[in-house]
Amino acid sequence: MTMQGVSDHPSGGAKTPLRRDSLQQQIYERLRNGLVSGAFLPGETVSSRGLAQSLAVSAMPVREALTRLTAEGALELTSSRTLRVRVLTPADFDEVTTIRVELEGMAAERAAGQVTEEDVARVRALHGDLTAAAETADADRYLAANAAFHSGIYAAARWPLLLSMIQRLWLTVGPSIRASVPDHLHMATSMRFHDAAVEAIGARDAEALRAAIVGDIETAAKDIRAFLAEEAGATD
Amino acid sequence: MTMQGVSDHPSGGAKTPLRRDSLQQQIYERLRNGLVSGAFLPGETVSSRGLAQSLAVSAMPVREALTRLTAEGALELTSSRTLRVRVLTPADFDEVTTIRVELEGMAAERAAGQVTEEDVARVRALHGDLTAAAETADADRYLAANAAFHSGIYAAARWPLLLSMIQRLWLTVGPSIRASVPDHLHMATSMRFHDAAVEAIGARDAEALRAAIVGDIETAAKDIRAFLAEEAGATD
DNA sequence: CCGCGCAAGCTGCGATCGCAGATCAAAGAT
DNA sequence: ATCTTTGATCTGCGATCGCAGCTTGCGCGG
Repeated sequence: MTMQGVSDHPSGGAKTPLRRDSLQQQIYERLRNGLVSGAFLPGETVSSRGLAQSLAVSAMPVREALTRLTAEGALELTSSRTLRVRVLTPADFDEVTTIRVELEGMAAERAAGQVTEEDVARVRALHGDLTAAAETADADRYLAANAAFHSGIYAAARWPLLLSMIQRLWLTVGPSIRASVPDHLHMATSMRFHDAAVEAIGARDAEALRAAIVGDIETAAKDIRAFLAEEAGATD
Repeated sequence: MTMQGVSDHPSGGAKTPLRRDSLQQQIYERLRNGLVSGAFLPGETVSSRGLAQSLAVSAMPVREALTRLTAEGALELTSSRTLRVRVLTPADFDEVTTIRVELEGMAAERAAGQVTEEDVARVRALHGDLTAAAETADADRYLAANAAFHSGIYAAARWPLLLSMIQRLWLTVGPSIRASVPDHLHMATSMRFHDAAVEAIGARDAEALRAAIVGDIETAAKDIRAFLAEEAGATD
């Protein structure tokens, strides 16, 4: 039951059940998508056999995908040999945020320096999706669109390693963002930075783009961090 | 035959064949150690069954370790379904180097701000090892000591995620460094930066430590990049 | 003696089975 | 009724087998 809504990769066709590269790769991408898009909450338990059954494959490729996610810090292995979505402490979250500012700032700056017209058009389209999602106030849809928007910008930097490292960080913070977003619904203030980012990338203004991205990250982080601290305060 | 010299984890006892956490974790760490310490060259082919046999385990845990390394960009899958150590293009190398400067600079700066006396002592000891290795001009030993020295500094920042991201980058560049180091033997000029780093960390001087680390990275990168460009020029 | 072709051997990947721990629930003892 | 204990059933992990591609080398035809 936990895997609902993790299905749609924006690219793929409609009904394709599962087939393209290796199974474990597809499963990994699905799960990553779900982690970023809010399909999982921190602390939620995940089992390889359970996932395998709901995906109608054997436990093997699921295991390898989960192993990767665990190694990347998105999942964690409890003392009772149970796998669950990692629960970030406020300190963990601060660390991720600091690195995100550095890496995503770098990607934004570099992207602004070499965007093509196509890149700009693509980012504008993603911005449209994001705006539409924000208006419906559908948290999951908003989170997915937000991730796509940011990745769309960073992709213009054409530094695949940097992009993959950024996406790893999103993997870690995704569930915590998901947990905190229904509270404050900071979408409105966040959209201000998104608008600025679109304008900056259109103008090829590296400094403005970096500022917009960093502002977006830090503004959202402030709310999320407060949520995590409060949650950690409660005995839970 | 390819696994010679990857054996000794500095911590473990002598004869311990393989036992502690999960097998795949141990194998992963061994391989990572080997990649950073110069046991592998770019383009070198690696097979899961072959490794499994030389480690006297089944192919399963080796596969998962290799999968992880592939996902992290240390290995790559050729069109003929063969796994080999990734070959970096000069552009790849530039990307890694830029990110390294940013991340390792950040780690150095933060480390200087909160080193304990024990940290300083530990780094000094590692510096001793490194100096000794440089004097013997044993490339592999030097590379291993160099990695330990840098990690020792970054560990003082006490940001595990940052450390793991840095180590992932080392994984990627390790073999290329190994391929180029016998040429120029830049150990001498590199040791200048290492000396400066030890002094800076002792003085808790964040700016000086960052400068030493960044200088070390960029100076070495200049030589390595030239080597890669030359190698790419040759038809190979 | 040279060149083509087929088969045996590699490769990674997926499925299935078995094992050791840990949890949880139901049954038995006080 | 409450506490204890035990077994059924989870968990992740390792081993083994089978499959589909690709590479390689031996043997056959020219």
